[in-house]
Amino acid sequence: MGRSPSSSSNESNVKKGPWTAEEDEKLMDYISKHGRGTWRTLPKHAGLNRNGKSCRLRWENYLKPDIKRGKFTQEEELFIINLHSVLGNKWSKIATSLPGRTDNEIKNYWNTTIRKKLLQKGIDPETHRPRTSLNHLMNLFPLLGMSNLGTSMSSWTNPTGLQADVTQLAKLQLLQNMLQLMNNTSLINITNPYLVDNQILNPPLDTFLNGTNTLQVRDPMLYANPHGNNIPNLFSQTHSDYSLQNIFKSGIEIENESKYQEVLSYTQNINTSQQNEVENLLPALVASCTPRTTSFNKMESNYNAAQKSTQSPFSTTFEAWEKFLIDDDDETSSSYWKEILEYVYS
DNA sequence: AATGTGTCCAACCGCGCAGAT
DNA sequence: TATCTGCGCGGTTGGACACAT
Repeated sequence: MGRSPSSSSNESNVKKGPWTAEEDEKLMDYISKHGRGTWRTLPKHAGLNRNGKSCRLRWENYLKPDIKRGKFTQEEELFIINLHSVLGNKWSKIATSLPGRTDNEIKNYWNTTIRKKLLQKGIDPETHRPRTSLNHLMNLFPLLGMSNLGTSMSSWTNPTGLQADVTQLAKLQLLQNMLQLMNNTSLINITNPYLVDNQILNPPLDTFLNGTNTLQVRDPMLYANPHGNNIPNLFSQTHSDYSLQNIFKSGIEIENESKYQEVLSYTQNINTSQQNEVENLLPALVASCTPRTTSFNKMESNYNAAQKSTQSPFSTTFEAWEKFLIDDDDETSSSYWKEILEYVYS
């Protein structure tokens, strides 16, 4: 059953490597006269000692008449970054939104240029989240390990110590929850790395990424809140279309309004489902890790209570965490949790 | 001038899917 | 239903070039 085997030439004898001008000429000439047909038979008919795949690639990526050559514009770069934040490495899908650009070209541009730019800005090109804060937090784990070592050892022989360890474990779990929550939140709210390029638009975030010591710098979650109020984004829900709208509201010159509308509606339409998809892919750090656990409700409540006072957002956030995490009865525990919190907010 | 290193990008490779048989 | 082809996709490679030492 199945199709009859192809009668094409022996593939092991076909030419590989760069195309010559003569080969290009033959391919273009054939397609202009006869159309594309099937790629498998095309090389034979066109008098080319290439396989169909190679012909297709050469045509699609180089010879096709509507291909736009030359440098990517700022506008195109923006489109790529935003679509990539939604679609990931779906280069062909991204390419369909950028007429004249091929998936291969976009992929190369991403890998050689955009990727590096994002990394330089401290943005993870895969997740579109700030790398700095996460890496910073990940450094906490050795600290936790060191701090727990003493109590862990004693707990094996001491029932009281065992209970203490359960508390430690709970706190560790909470810290892990915190990490994941911050991780998710940053995905939502600092999803547009291009903003970092615009000093006027977004100086505090840039400052944050450079590690300078200002209010906004020390509380990236607060800063990232798109509504500009003082409620920390630590507990906020998704703002799926925020980043894209913000770019265009920000005074960046847009040459092609219709193209903007096209991408805007495109990303808005697919953002929700893609967002869910992305979030589902994130591995849970712990089994029961949801943003609104009792622990976090308590934390949020503490924060909101503190928020009503006239204290600065940074100090209240810090203090709320401190109040929740630090056990007054245990000075050793208190000291390292204090240390951790100071580390998180430094 | 020679050599080393980094960057860019065209082209290749392997895989998976849809459709034909 | 199984098998095969055709095609498209994403990841990777390797050669050409630029720049540094």
